[in-house]
Amino acid sequence: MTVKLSDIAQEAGVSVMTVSNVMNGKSARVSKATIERVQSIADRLGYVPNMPARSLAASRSRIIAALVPVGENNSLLLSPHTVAVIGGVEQHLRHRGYHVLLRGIEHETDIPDAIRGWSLDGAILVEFPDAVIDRIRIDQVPLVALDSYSANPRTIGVRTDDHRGGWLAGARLTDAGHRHIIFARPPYEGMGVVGQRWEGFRSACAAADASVRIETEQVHTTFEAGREFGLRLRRDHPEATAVFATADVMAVGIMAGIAEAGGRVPDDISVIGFDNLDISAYTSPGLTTVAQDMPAKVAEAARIILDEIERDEGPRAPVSLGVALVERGSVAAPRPA
Amino acid sequence: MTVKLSDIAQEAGVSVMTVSNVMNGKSARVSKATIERVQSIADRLGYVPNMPARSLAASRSRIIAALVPVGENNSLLLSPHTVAVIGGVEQHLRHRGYHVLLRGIEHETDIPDAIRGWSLDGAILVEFPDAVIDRIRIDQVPLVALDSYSANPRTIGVRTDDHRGGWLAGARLTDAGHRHIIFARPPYEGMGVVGQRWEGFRSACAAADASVRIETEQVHTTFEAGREFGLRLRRDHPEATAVFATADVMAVGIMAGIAEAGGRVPDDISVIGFDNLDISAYTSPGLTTVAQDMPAKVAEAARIILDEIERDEGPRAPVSLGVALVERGSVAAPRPA
DNA sequence: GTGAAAGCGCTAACAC
DNA sequence: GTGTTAGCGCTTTCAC
Repeated sequence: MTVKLSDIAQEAGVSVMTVSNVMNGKSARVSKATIERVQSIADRLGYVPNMPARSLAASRSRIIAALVPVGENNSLLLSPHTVAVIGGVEQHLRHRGYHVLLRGIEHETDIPDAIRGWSLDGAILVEFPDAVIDRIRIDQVPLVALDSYSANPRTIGVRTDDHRGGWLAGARLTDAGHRHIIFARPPYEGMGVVGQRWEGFRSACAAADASVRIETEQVHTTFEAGREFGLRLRRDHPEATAVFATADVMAVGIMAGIAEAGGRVPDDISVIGFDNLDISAYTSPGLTTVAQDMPAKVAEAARIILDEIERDEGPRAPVSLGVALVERGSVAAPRPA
Repeated sequence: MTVKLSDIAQEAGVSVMTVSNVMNGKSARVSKATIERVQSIADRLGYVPNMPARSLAASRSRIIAALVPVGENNSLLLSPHTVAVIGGVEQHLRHRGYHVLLRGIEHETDIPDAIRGWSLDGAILVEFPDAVIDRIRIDQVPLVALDSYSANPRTIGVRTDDHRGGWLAGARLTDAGHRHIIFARPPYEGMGVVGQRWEGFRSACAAADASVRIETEQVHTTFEAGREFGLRLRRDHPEATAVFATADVMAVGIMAGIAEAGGRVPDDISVIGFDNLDISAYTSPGLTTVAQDMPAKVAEAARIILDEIERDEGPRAPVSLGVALVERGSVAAPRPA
């Protein structure tokens, strides 16, 4: 059978409680000599704590869930961006002794059950629409909502400074001289992220020149949807000279569509994206884009949730992380009229 | 407090065991009337099973781990391909009532502890080198090794038919007339996957024409490494007319490097990849590549592990899934000599 | 600094 | 068909 605390206790001639205290690093309660003796026996026997038993007794599991919405095809909506976040968070949590339960959410009503059933210590809600976050009613368990602008006090938002990102894009294009720009954004978006980018973008354009004309197009956040838009761009918006797309996948698709229709980027049309995904370096020209500070985002999410769990700190303010413009060549001066 | 079995039992006027049987669908042991009564009370009270308690008592957790090697930077090695696998597996397992624990593995010695600690019902080992899989010594717990050719009888390999995939690539290039081809593969590869692709590729070339010349280049599986190779391709291999890269990311990088160095794909050099990632459709020309049947791979991995858990079937044979060539325009006849 | 008692919520095994 | 008994391996609480 597997080694348990009582096996070690017997061999060391101490009580189970003492062994438990040693294993949990409660060194204040045990003498140094005992600690070493117990530790060495545990190592020799190859003791591995039984997590379910620990969770049951302590009603905390050292598990943090990564909850991700599932799409229409019922599989996880894992964008490259989401993946980087989850992978990074797992690393931070693992080093602090926590585990990550990856769970797709079909109906938002599954969220509370998922959390209660496992006595989760916390959860990271990845890219849910703000409206869903708004409706969450769970106390006691720290909840970090990534990329959310929900005002729900039970959740802590961690996101990029999308407003400033939008502003950078707008400033870059207007500085280059563009006065007729397409804002390409996903349809049916209940997420504050896009709204923030829009506000920032619009202010930058307005600040540059009151006469800047912006047209909004609804384009899904996929390469294919972007490509289709790129194909009809010149026909539908003959006077536009630049596009700001709210996501790199879409922007890369738009560039492909433009090229396929015989246009040139950036000579005929400038394109600017958002996210700074790997793929934005794969195109030619490379995609000029607004970079999110992913490592910081991940570290913040992990730090906040661990602080809440271990220090039981009070409600925290949401966090917005820095952005930066990355030049790669898809933006130039507008073509002569 | 939270609702537990005894609350329901009391309200329904039955024993805890009866409620437990109802909640676990052991309908053979309970009368229909009781089932309905208990069920409705449970629903009304909002009962959620306590998983740690269940795991402790039953010594099975309904958790399956997805174990992933961590890289030098200590974060999860999540290639787009890996991500698709994990996301798909999660979906299958969730629908069968299981949960996925995502865990990065720094040292291979962590694998047994991870499994024992949580009373895991099974584990999926994602893209570990064959040598690591070979050394695993865990009984009782079903282990699926993705993309492994290890002969370890304690694990079940699920992978693509890499040999045939390599063969398809070789046949496509030689059929087009190429007689001097570069095989670009990752260095220090302890994985059978690459070896299989190589064998298949070589046989196809040999079958086509004994005079086909193959040169092997070691290139990391990244866009950047591919690009660097593409840049020096013409200088280092002036007579080569085609490249077979063992991964799409690398192939896309190679295409970018070739273009940057002033070459044209496919007019000067043909390129063929492996994986059929999304990005292989983003380039122009698109990347001709060997497609893996991802949905089948995922479904097989999930099916095998669940079968082993629930039906406790004996040792199973490894599974290889189909491949298909996807034409996108990066292969043409060799340039005139 | 150490230990004894009690119990976390559930299920396996068997009795009725 | 339903109930009883026992215990999974650990932590909490409180006594010494």
